[in-house]
Amino acid sequence: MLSKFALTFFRMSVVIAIKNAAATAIQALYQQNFTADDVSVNITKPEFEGEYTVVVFSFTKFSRLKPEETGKQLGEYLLAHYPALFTGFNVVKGFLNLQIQDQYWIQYLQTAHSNKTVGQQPANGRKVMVEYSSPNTNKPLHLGHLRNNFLGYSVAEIYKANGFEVIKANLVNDRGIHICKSMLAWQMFSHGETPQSSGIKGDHLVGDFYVHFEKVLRDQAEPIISRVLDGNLKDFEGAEKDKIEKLHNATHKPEVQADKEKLAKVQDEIKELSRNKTEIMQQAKIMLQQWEAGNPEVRALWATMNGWVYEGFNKTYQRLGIDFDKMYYESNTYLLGKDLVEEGLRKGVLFRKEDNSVWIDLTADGLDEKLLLRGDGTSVYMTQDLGTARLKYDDYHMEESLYVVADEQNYHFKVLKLILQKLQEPCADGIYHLSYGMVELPHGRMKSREGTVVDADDLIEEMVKTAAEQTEELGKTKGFSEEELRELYETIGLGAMKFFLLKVDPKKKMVFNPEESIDLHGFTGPFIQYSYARIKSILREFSTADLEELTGYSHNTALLPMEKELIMLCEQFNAILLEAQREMSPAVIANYAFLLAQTFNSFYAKKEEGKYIYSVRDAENEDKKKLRLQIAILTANTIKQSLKFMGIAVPERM
RNA sequence: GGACCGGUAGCUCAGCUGGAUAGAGCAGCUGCCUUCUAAGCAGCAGGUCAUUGGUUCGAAUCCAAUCCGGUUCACCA
Repeated sequence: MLSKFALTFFRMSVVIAIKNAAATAIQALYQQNFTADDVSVNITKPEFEGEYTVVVFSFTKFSRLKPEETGKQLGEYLLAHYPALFTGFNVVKGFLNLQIQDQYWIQYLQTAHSNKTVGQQPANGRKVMVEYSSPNTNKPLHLGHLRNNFLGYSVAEIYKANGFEVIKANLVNDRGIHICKSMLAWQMFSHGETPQSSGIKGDHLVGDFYVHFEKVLRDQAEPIISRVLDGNLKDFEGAEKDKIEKLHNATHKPEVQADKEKLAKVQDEIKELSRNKTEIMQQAKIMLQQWEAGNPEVRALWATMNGWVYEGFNKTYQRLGIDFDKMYYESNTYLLGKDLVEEGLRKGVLFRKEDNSVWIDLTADGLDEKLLLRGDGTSVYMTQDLGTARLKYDDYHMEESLYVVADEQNYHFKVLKLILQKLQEPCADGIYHLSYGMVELPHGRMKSREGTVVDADDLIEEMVKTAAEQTEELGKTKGFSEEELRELYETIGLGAMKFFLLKVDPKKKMVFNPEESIDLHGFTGPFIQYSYARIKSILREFSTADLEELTGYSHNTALLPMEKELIMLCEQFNAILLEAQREMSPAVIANYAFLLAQTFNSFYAKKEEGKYIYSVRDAENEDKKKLRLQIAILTANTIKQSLKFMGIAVPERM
């Protein structure tokens, strides 16, 4: 039995127990003020004896002894004062390798194996909002949204696991010029087509009209652009004419022509101005004004088409297993923020220029001046976001507010937080931009104009199909009903996709090759799912009664290496979840789940002299059988929970 | 030009709050189904951790400079 002392440590995880013990030892041995955080503890390298290693180099300045001597003193102290925790030690150079009592691991196993929600911490009374997904309603979801959705969902689940109350929020960009483009194209070219009449999913139908708009726009812009390049500026007048003239002249300057990048930039600007001059673009702008003025016809069309899109999005969300607690719509929030600006002016944080526009000066913080209200009193993106930040806080009073948004908006969020801090908004300090890298194709970014955008629904369908093909190829469909197979393929296909997008550190950009389908072998979701299913298959060898009477065995023989290794790994789960939350990175869990599955697979297959030495069913005695059953159950539960926090389901058989 | 991010095996990535001989997966090569599920296991091969300098007992990890790639610096969202 463990001492009361050791039991206290037991609840904190063994690494923390070791750190505390080591810090206490340093204080006692060398009369130094030393905290547990100053102790560096690593997992012992496999070539040395022991489970955890304390690095002692930094203690030598207190001990005034060689690292080896210091390690020996510390080891002896720990062994003498914590006999319930340590059973032995050895010192190699400055590394103190500690051997942990088997009883410690067994104790963890006994308590944890029956816990179906292992990893889940009790409520901590703190609240966090995670805003993610945030789609535009003019196009269907694509690969980039998938990374965003999976990331947001997973981080929210990780916070929940650590005891937070979480509000998953979705701020839908449901208004603006881009939606008017789809609407206008529908009016002009659809002949009244609807999702019902065409059989096309609503978000895709609306997206098709957006593409149609862009095509017409391109056709109309082309002659204007060539006229400008020829020096004919008849399409422009007034200030615009001056501007385009300047740009046109610039294209002939030798220094611009020599700098390809600069030339491309000037030409892009000419194109953009020309596109604005097209008839169809003018119409779209008129429609936007009508929308803002509340024109009933425009509003009705807008509501109808957005309705189609939501229907489509909801199908996709449902299939992905993504959900939200709170929806925000930009059509309701885009006017917010003006009162914040008024208050800012009164406080003297903001200032007004001659043309009546309102700005904040951030040059002291190494940034620029930032516009918050145009001269005509209308607001910009930033103003809206300021207002929405306050709205969210008024709604929930959360301590933390995460925004899952791609890293191209790093500057925006830096400025957003800074302005809120200067305005002394209570929400300011809790704002965190969970910035993630773009998903790129082998040849660079996805570009809608080049038609290289990977559609989310297509990709899901393809992955599920791949899962079906592989399952059939392996001849693993026996004993499943049609319905069960469909469900299995969803689980595997989505598992592969989610794991693929979550296994990489969020802040790094990543590459997706649409030519190769996502792998189902190696460091993948299906590998881990398979490992889980195999454990379940082992457990099916036993009756429910067998599985329920596992405690109370006497354990006299020492734990074998891989038995111990698996329990140790499982014991690290809580620490992993904390790290994943601190880093806001599901990748931490992905790596852990893979390691755990891989370790169990080795355990399962380990053979000596033709015998499976870790066999559960054919264990050498009843006690070992019970022990290994507990290990199998604990491992399965830990794998299942790990994947759950990544939004990935596990199959009982595959 | 300023700011920020990245550069680790052929490819995709871990490791980065300094610790022992830098790890996985894929691709390549060799073995293992008389097994509780081979979507697996065991092994071989593969490295100037972009470069240079510094900090120290110790640097892929921290600092500086340089090179390469990306993002951003709109009265767009």
